Amino acid sequence: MATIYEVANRAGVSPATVSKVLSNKPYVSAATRARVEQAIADLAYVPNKVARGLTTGRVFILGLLVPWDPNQIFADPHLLEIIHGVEHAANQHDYNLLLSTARRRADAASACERWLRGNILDAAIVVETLSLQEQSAALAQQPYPWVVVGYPITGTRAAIHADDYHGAMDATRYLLGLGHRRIGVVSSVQRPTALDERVRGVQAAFAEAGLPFDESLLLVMDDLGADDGYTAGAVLLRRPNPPSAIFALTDRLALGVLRYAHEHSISVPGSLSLVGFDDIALVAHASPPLTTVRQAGFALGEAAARAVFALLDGDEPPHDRVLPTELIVRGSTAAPPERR
Amino acid sequence: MATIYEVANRAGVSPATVSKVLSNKPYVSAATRARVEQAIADLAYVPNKVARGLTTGRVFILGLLVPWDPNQIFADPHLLEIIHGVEHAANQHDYNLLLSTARRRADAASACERWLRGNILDAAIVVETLSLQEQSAALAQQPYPWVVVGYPITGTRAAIHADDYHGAMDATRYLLGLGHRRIGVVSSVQRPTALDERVRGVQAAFAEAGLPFDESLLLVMDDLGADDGYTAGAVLLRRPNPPSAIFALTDRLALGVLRYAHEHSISVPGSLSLVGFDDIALVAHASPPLTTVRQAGFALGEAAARAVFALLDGDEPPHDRVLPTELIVRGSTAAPPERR
DNA sequence: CTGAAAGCGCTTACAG
DNA sequence: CTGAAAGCGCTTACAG
Repeated sequence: MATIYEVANRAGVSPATVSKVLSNKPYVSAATRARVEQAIADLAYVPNKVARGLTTGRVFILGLLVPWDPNQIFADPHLLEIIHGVEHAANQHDYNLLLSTARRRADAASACERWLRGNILDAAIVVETLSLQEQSAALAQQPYPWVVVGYPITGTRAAIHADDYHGAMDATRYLLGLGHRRIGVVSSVQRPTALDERVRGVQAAFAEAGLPFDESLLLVMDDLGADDGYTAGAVLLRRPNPPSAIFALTDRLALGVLRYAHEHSISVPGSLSLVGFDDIALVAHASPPLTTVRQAGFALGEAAARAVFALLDGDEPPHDRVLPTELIVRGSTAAPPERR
Repeated sequence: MATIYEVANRAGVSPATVSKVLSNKPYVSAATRARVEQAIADLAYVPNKVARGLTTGRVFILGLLVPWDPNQIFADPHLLEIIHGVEHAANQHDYNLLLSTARRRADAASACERWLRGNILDAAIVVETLSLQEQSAALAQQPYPWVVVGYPITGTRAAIHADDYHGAMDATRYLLGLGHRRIGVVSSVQRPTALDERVRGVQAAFAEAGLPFDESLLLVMDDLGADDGYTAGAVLLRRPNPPSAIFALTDRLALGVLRYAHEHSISVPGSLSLVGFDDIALVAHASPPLTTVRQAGFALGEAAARAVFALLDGDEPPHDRVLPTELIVRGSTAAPPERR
C-alpha cells in the first residue's frame, strides 16, 4: 500500500499538499493538483482511514448495539426493521454501520458495557432489547453521543420509542367495544419496558370502561417466539372458562396462539378473537390476516439515527420522542359468539 | 478521555509500561501492575482503538458488503440468513461487523468498488448479489483478505456458494418423476450467477431424462419478490396450455405464484405442483407448505467468515467451496392430474 | 523489570 | 500557493 509520502515524492510536492488535494481544499494550483492526481492514479493510492481517523477524530462509523443473542435478533422481524431503518439513515449520511450483538444470551447485559468501551465509532445507537438501567453508568461516560431505541434511561441524550401504552389501550378498547369481557393477554419477560407499558395500556382501557381486568388471564412467558405463543394459547384456551379474545403483546406470540387455535379447530375469529402487536409483514398474510397494533420499526430506527446525527452536528434532538401506533383491523377479530 | 500518558503519569511509570499491562505482557512487576491498574480504574481509562489500530494494523472489524438496496436486503430472508451466519462467526472471533449496502439500486456496482477502497476493516466478505466480475480488478488490489459468498471471480481468494446446479436438477428430476412434463420455470435477472446455474440444472435434468425442455415456459423476471412471482404465475397459468408444475427459482417467487393460484382457485397441488428454492422459514408455514430446495444461508455466511479468518491467520482455505443442497418435499407437489 | 525513542499515516495550524 | 513541523494515541523494538 502506497502512503501519502510516496505520492508526495512521485508528484514532487509535500504530503501536506497531497492532503489538500485529497480533501479538495482550495489554494492548490491547477498544475500541482494535476500532478498529484496523476501520482495518486499511478500508485493506486488509497488514504488510510485509520490514520485519518486518528487525526480528525472521525471515522464515519455508526455503532449499532443490539445486546441480544443473534439467533433471536434475526428471528425477530421487528428488530430487523429497526436495523433496516438505521442502515437506511446511516447510508444517506455516508456512514457505515458497525453491528454488535451479544455473544450468548446470558451475556447480553455485560455485552452492552464491554462494547461501549472504546470501540471504533463516532456515535452509537443502542436498541433496548433488555433493561439498560443497570448499564446507565457505563453508558453515561462514553465520549461519543449515543441514543436509545426504547425508553429513556439515566443519562440518555435521546430516546425514541413507540407509544406502547396507547397502542395497547386502543386495541383493548376495540376488543371491549366488540363486547369481549374475558380478554387473555400474553406478555413476556423479554423486552421488559415496552411490554410492561403495553400491559399498563390494557389495564387502563379496562379501568376507563369501568370493567375489571382479570389478572389471571395475563400470562407472562419466558420468551417472545411463536412457540411461547402456542404454549400460552394452550394454557388460556384449555381453561374451563376460556377467554373470548386474546391480545398477544407481540405478533410472533400471536402467530403462535393462531397455530394452537388452528390445530385445535378453534375458529378465529368465530370462537376466538386475536390481536397482535407490531404489524410485522407476516401477519397480513396469515389466515385469517391478523388484527394488530402497528409500530413502525423502520421509522424508529431512522429517527434514532437522525437524532444521533443531530447530536454529532451539535444540535440537541428531542430528549424523548414517542412515535404513534395505529390499530390495524383485519380478519382475526369479531364480536364474541354470545353477542351475535 | 484520558490517554495512556495520563495513566502513566498517575501511576508514575512510562506509557510503555502501561501498554504492557494493558496487553497482559509478562515482565511487569506485581507492584507496578497494581499501581497501573489502579490508575486505569481511577481515570476510567479506555484505550483508543483507532490509535491502536494504526500501530498494530488490526482493528477487529470484519467488513460485510451486500451491494444491494437495503430495502431488498431486509426483505430477503435468505440474505438475512447469510448475514446472520457471518455475524455469528464474527462474534465468536471477537470481531464486529461493518455492514455496508448500496445507497440506491442503480448504485450497486459502483458501491462495491467505492466501499472496497480504504475502509476501516481487517478483512471483508462480499455477498454476490450481482455479478462482481466487473469489479474484480478493484477487488483484486485490496490490501486485506476478502472472500465472496457466491461464485468465484477473477482474483478471489475463496468463494463459498450452494450447489445451485444440482439443487435445481434434483427438484426437476423429482417433478419429472411425478410425471410432470410441462414445467414452468420462474427466474430473475437479479442474482444472475446463482439463478443461471439453477436454470442449467433444470435443463440438465430434462436432458438426462431424454425429454425436451420447453424454453417458452422459462420466465425471467426483473425482480425477486413475491409480486414478480405473482405476475409470472399469471403469465404461465393463463396460457391455453398451462404447465402442470412451476419451479420458482426462489421461495419468494414461489410464494407469489402460490398467491396467484389461491386467488384464482387453482388448487395446489391438485392442479398445480409448486416448488421453490432456498427454504426460508416462511415456506414451511405456507398453505400448503412448500416443497423446496434447501440451501443453508446461515452456513454460507458462517463458512465465508471462517475462510476469511483462516486467511487472516495465514492459512489458505479452499478456493471454491460448494455447500450441498437438499430437496425438501412438502405438501405443494403431487402427480399431475392426468396421471392420477 | 522499565523507559526513551521512533514510528504507524495522516491532518492541521503556521510560516513563508 | 506550498511546505516544515508537530501532533493524534498508541505499540514496538531496543537499550539499560
